[in-house]
Amino acid sequence: MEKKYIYKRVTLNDVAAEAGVSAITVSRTIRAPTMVSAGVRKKVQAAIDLLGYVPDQAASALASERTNVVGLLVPSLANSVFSDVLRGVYDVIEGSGLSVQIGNFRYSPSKEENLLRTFLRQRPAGLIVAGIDQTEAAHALLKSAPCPVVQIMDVSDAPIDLMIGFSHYDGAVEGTQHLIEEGYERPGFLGARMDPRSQARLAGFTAEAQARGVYDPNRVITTTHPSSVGIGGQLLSDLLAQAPDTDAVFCNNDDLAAGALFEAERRGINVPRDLGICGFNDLEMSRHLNPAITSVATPRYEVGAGAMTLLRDAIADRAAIGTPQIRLGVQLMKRGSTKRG
Amino acid sequence: MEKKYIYKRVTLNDVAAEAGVSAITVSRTIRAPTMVSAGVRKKVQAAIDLLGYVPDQAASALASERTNVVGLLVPSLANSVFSDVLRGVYDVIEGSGLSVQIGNFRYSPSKEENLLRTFLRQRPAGLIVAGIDQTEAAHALLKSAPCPVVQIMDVSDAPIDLMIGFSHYDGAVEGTQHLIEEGYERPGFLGARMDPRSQARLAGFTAEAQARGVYDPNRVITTTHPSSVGIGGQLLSDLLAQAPDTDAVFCNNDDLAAGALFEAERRGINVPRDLGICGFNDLEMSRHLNPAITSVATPRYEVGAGAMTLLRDAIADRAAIGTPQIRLGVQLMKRGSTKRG
DNA sequence: CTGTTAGCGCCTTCAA
DNA sequence: TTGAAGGCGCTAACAG
Repeated sequence: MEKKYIYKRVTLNDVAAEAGVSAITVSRTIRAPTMVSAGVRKKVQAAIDLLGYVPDQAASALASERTNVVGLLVPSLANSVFSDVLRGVYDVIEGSGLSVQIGNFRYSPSKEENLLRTFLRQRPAGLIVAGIDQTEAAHALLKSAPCPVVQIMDVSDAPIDLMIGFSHYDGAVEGTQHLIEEGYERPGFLGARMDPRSQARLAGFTAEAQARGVYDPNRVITTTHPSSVGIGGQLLSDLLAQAPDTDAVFCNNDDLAAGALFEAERRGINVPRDLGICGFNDLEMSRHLNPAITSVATPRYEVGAGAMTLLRDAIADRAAIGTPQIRLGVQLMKRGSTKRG
Repeated sequence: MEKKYIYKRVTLNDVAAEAGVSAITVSRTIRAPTMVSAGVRKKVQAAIDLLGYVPDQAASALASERTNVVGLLVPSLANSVFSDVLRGVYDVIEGSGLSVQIGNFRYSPSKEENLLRTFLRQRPAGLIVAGIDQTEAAHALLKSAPCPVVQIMDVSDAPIDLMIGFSHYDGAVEGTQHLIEEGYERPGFLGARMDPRSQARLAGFTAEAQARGVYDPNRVITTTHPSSVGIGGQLLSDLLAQAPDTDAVFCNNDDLAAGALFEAERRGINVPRDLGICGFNDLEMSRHLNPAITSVATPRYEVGAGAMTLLRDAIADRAAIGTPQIRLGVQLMKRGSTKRG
């Protein structure tokens, strides 16, 4: 690395000298323009443009005890759900002057706690955390955090602060209901990873199947492995080995659903005639499969964008009017034909 | 937000007092342990653990003119390629004390330049940038950046600094060659987005098809829309409308390939007998489709992990031994049966 | 509305 | 190997 270029750093004082005012006035012009008279503001702005001044975030953070960094705590970077959320976050953050720092806690509650502690030491402007199932310690840390906190991807009656998500339980109920109403009588459940939100989906499936009198624990197949198309095929195989007369599956997500569909194809099982499949998330792929599969559409992008919007407003002290807990809906995308249709 | 908890910030001085040494000694214990005697080191470490000291990054950055932030510039957050790279980056960064700041320049060279300028002002510890096709200005900025720079996802003879990627051109040549060797005689190309790396794949396809005497510009269908499964189907439709006797397609990526496969199914076209399909990237899904499709596997995770490793070592001044330009291979994953097989 | 003063927590430089 | 002094660039708290 023989690259060595000295950036002639332009500071507040340089701008102040150029504009003929004091440094603090320049600072205010940037942070709170309304506190500065229009004439001065114009002069300062001209000096800023002329010199190409860019504020030093480190100095600002040190002096003000606050950063412009939003911490984003996610359990995994491997799944497509997260990338949609991230996209929403970044779309909203654009031009806000905020930046994101991602922490991947790998589904480990203790790692989540540690990341949280580290983040909090850096005086984040805000925090976005996935889920509502933090440890007691993490919950306490978040509760007393000196910045707004948004819980995402789920809903609960006891939010820490802000919240935006949807009900995994309700989504699973809807999907299961759909299968039953389409005429399937022996629905099963395929689940991988089985994190708390997957558990909620299983609970929704179970409740609905029981309510309809079609629940059979032998038709519930789960694994703690991460989800994948391949695993979906395997789980279906396991299910059919264990309960061959199963005529429908509610899948924890669309990767599993696609895998189940491909496996059914391979086995010559007619979908949807002999096997109904309902997925979860409604990935783009799902509506192009043959047959396209029904799926519960989840507002992943909206969760990311909404979380960042809540945070941006809270940071700007324009706390959202009304309840800052947003429950987004899920939408059943019906695609499979009716059973034996 | 009535949450107001004052963190009793633990500083270097607190640790110093606890350990009975001066603040600077604590600082050195953390940054350069070898400069401190073993006995003192142990005492200081004990004090750090006892008080739960976490260094203040802002103060550190201000005083030292350097941060522990690595800037990561990507053209998009929407595609799955990026999430694999990100996963690699985060796996390696763990425990290094570095953190990542993502900049999404949305395939806009001017936005890339601006992000670069903003990043550089914040004294990044390093920079990872996607591609080799920066504007002249961006190239100059990177060339003179006061930190290591890694270009990723592509290879070239004129790296700015460090580099890790693979040849999109060669990958496309391999895929095209495969189709031809399997007996297909009228191969086409489907491409979306058509960013520089997509263009390189098209160039590879074109060169190989021409070399084999089977190139026909009417069989090249591209769009600047983002890639998706749906677009893959559309592109195949367009191709077949324009050149109905096309008997194979090399697809710019696996999303398009899956879409093409589904569209072929819908039209009753037998794959692979009447239409050969080769994708690019080898997403997990591709080996579970029916029929599974051949794809050019790209080391996306390895690029992310490798880039972060190069950077980590360069930052620690243990510059990699030998060439810091790494060309990773791609691997053709043959899955379709032979034509008319 | 504008300026002065002081200091955020750490690291660089120099001295011991 | 350890310490003392000073300042990085900015902003909080006052004053005018």
